[in-house]
Amino acid sequence: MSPRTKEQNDAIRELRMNQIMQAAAEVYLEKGIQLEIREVAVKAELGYGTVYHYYKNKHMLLEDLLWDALNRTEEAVLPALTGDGGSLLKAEAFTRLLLQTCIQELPVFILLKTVSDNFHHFPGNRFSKLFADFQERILLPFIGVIREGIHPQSPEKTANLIFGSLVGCIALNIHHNMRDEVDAEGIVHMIFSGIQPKERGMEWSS
Amino acid sequence: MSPRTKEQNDAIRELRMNQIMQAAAEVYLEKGIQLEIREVAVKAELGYGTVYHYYKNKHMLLEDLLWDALNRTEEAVLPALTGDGGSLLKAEAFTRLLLQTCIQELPVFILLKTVSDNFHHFPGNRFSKLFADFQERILLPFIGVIREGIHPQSPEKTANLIFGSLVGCIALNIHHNMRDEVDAEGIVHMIFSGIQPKERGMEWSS
Amino acid sequence: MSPRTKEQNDAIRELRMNQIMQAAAEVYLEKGIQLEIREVAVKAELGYGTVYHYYKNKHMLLEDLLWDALNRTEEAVLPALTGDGGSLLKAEAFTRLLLQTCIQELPVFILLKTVSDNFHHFPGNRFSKLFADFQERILLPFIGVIREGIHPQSPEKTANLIFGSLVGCIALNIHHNMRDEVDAEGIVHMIFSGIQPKERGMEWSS
Amino acid sequence: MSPRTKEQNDAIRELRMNQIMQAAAEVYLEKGIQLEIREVAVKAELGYGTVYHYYKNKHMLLEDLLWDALNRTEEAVLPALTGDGGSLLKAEAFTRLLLQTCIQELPVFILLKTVSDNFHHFPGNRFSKLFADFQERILLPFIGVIREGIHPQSPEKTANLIFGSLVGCIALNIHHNMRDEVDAEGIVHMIFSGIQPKERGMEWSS
DNA sequence: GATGAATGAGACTTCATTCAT
DNA sequence: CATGAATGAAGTCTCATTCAT
Repeated sequence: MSPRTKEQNDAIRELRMNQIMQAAAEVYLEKGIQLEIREVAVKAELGYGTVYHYYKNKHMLLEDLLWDALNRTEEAVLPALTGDGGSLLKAEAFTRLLLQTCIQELPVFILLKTVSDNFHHFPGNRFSKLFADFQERILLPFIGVIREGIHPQSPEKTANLIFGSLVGCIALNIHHNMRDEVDAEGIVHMIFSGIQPKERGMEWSS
Repeated sequence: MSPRTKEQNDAIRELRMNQIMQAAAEVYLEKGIQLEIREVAVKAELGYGTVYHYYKNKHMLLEDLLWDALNRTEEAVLPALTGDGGSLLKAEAFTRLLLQTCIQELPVFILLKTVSDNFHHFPGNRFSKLFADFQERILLPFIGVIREGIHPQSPEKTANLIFGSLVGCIALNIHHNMRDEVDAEGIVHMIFSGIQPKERGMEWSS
Repeated sequence: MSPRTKEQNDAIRELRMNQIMQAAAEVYLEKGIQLEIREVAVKAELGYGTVYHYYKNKHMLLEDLLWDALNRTEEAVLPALTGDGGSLLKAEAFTRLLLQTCIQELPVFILLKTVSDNFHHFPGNRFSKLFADFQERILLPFIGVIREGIHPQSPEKTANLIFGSLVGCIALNIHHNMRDEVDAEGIVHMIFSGIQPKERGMEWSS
Repeated sequence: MSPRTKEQNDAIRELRMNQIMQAAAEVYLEKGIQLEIREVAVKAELGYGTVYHYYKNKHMLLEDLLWDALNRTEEAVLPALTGDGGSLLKAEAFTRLLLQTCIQELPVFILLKTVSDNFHHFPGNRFSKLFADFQERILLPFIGVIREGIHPQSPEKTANLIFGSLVGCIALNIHHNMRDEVDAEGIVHMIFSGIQPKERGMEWSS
């Protein structure tokens, strides 16, 4: 019936789904959970029936978006965990990579924010599996690094502090449309070194 | 002439509006912008028609909630600005007060989070006035303190870092239902002193 | 209990009910059946609970308004029916009186318009009695006059034509806020004499 | 690419919108401004979601109905304006066409009545443009005809009289469910020739 | 008698989703 | 595969009405 080969169809499928997820991420950034499938379709330059052709419903789409983001996140921070160097350096590298990935890939930012907010505007708890996976694949390794060399007693608390700060700072920047000028290094520096007075006459020494 | 005096009616109005705002804050925390007036009414133990008796619509209610929170926020941080002591101490005190107020008063937390998210799920821009006021009454004074004694060159950036971290950390805690055990002091300490390794051999001394 | 005598109370009652009906007529003119009791109360300068103190519900109020108007209408046109003179003159006088009363008393206009529109926006048929009375007390006498000396075969049709024209013209004028300058005589003249060319130089010859 | 062509979709849209407007006109006749979208949907034999698929809200639907009616009205009376013959004949022809169109096409009647009532139950003044257009396209040409050969001094007043009478008579007839037996010729005759006694002895000759 | 707080039935409207083409 | 017409469940909001004071 179809003049296309299976491979061609799969390629189209792949293409369309990415198109839609990308669009969904952009719309989600603006509207949050209130995003409408119609808007996603418009932004993806597709008919809105088409979105339903690929995703059974809104939540499937968001779920796919987040799982995909989880994979990308894991990939992105891997280097920080496998490299050698002191725990503090590893933790810093991890934080830096997380930040940079957030800025470059909207879905990753959305994932982090959503986890941080404990999925509070998602109905039901269809995301507990996702959260568990996030804990296992992203947070626990990070906690491990912290336990190892920074805060053996309560690494979870420290991880939460870092994670919360990071997400808070990046959200502030992204939502105020300052995405292109986020000072990732400044954020990392603040998190790890704190707020230190820079006196006027000392500028050159910084 | 009047069966209830004007004063009595005003007292009732005041009472009901607070009742409703308190309920709205609780529901908002759970559902975000998707809160339903019906739920607010139930939580406030009022008929839902009553909510509409006081608020023309959902957005008016949220607007009032946020303006009210702004007033409370201003009041709460005032001591930090007027007291004497070095800028660093002032900034710390300011941050600490902001945090504590967030934890104690839900509406204040909601305000801070909403400002941080740049009102991204509110339709239209009916909140630009609120944002402007927030900047003028809360953020600018804080920026002033930072400029004075911490970071004369780019106090705004530093203020954003602190504000973002603070909101991020508190959100993480509150959304994960750890509201009662938020370690405000730990957050302040991290923000101002950074992440410092506590070595194993020191555990006993902590 | 009450320091007022029964007479005083009755006087207040009478006063209030007129106040309310007058207000209702004005609001009805603007909003039609969509009038709100609250608006009536505001226009009558009374609390809206007070309106319900006198009228069990919206429809009772309108019903009272229309019955009252029917009485006034009957009274107003009586002279035209009882006087002597030819049928044509009587019919003209009747029409003129109807018109003049409409202009002076809003409720009468509302009654005529409502009858003309067959109560089409009133729910149910609680007004069939009113309509029957209107027919009997206003329309039939008028039809009688017409049958007598103008149109013995189908006086109803002629009465309808006159009545329709009259209500249509007056409605046009009143709804376009030209109430104070309605040319009653012009309308009567048109109805009875028709449209006749008045050429520029020929005016005297008409 | 498209499963239905754009042309097919446009045809469906056109069809549905007419279906809905027709239904709306019928319901409006019964209920006036209080018409419910649900009733319109039922009468159009469509789901009520479908009505909203085509019209953002009730007022948009009515607005479209009236604009459409304005176009039809203009078309209908055109012959009276362009034909030759004396002004009086033209005016009569115009009036007759207006009447006939009213009877045949409900939306036209609704337009005329609504204009006559100055849109008094429509909220806001979203209809001022429509009214202006009505004046320009329907009323002014008619006034022109009257000025030309009937009433050079105050053609507006005469036009108003005719228009008011016409709308009043037709409304009386239509609202009393006598739509099928409206004596258009009788109305035109009355408007232009007035009320003239037909004496008993003359019956056979009429 | 006078009032406005309180209420919920019922209308309005949105938007996720289905389905025919 | 691709699309937009069609739909109704579920929310929003209005406003007539009741009732305590």
